[in-house]
Amino acid sequence: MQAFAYKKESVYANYDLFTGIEPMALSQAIMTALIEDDMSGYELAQSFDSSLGLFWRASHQQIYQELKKLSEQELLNKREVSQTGKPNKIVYGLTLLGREALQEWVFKESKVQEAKDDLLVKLYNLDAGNVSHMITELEGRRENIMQRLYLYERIRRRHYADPDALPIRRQGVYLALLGGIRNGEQYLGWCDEALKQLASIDAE
Amino acid sequence: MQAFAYKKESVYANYDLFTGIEPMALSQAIMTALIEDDMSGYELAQSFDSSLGLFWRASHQQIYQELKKLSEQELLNKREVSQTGKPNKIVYGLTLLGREALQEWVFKESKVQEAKDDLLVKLYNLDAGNVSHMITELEGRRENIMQRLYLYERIRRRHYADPDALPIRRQGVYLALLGGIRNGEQYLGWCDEALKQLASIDAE
DNA sequence: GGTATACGTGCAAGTTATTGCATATGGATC
DNA sequence: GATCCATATGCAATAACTTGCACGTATACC
Repeated sequence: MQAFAYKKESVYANYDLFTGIEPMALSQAIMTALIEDDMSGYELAQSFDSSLGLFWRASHQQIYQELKKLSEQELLNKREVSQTGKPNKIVYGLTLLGREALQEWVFKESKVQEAKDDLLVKLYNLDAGNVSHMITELEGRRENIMQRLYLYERIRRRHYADPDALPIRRQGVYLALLGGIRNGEQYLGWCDEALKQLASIDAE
Repeated sequence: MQAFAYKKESVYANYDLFTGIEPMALSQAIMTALIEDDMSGYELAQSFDSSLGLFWRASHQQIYQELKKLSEQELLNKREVSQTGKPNKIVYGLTLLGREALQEWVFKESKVQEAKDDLLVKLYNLDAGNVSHMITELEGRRENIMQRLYLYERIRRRHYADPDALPIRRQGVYLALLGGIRNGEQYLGWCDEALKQLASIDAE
């Protein structure tokens, strides 16, 4: 008779921020966004639409939940800020513990979650009846990537005109931006190649 | 007194494969993989490591569950195949309904789930103490992408030496492959740029 | 007055994906 | 004989993420 069943612990329940395995980097992305400035959840969600968020998308619900978790873990502190004409906000900042955890994290093994693009799967289904639709979709992609590249270039000219002169950390940020630019340029080139190929099929 | 509470239906519960909103394309990726050959879950998981899976990763658990769901929806049929020296396998194939659903799906709006790369977040945390670690990580990335490019090129030479001569559908597959190749080439170039920049920082 | 938008936080319920494990056959290696 | 690997399927638990909504303040526009 087994009165006390063995209670199986979650693999994640007691993972250690300093020695354990990190499940996913949203928490680190948020902490990283807070390195220079304290921010509220709302502000973070917006900055995720322009800065780090160019490489790491997160909805505001995800951000609010993560902020709550991180402040419970003492990696962030929070304070309420009264505002006039707007609702009050809760501003979060990195604690010393948080900064240490972030620096430690950098040395851990990286994870890559590769992009998933419906369009590539669709291309496996190419036939005479949907060529023109594929062309339309590709043109849409082309337009989107163009706009993104404009944005990147604006940021680059404004803040990273002379990357070698920047402090080290900003040089790292520049390299990430450069990755986005190069990736966009490549995608644009591929769109054009693909459009050319599809046009020749469509003409037949 | 409310004897019969209003039972709220899931938004997804009764979505229609032909008119509704598709949640995610794993099911379509699997169906696509089955266009030419019937396969078992195990074989699919393996083919996902070489063909479509180059652009759409899925674990075997995901695949088995999705196969079950799709065969319940009559989009796939299944049959057990006896084997000697190995366990029996369950082979799945596209039904007519499945083929139709797949063709319809191509005309729906595409979704892109952009890549999430820890390394880019890490670069935001670049400092004198971790430059050499970043270099090590980047060199690892470089090595991986090289190997992937070799694989892509092998496939290209073997099956897509003369893309214009291929049947239409294979031309689509070729374009997806080309996307992978271009993306790899770009990533490789970025790695080299970044490594150069980091080396100059490290030397200071 | 009504509606829309920006600001601001958050719950509830669902879907999607990962991790760890269970089970089983047969061949190869130590 | 024991251990490992490839084949083959699958459950259970949890984590990660999405969707829809609720609540509330203030400004602007029709």
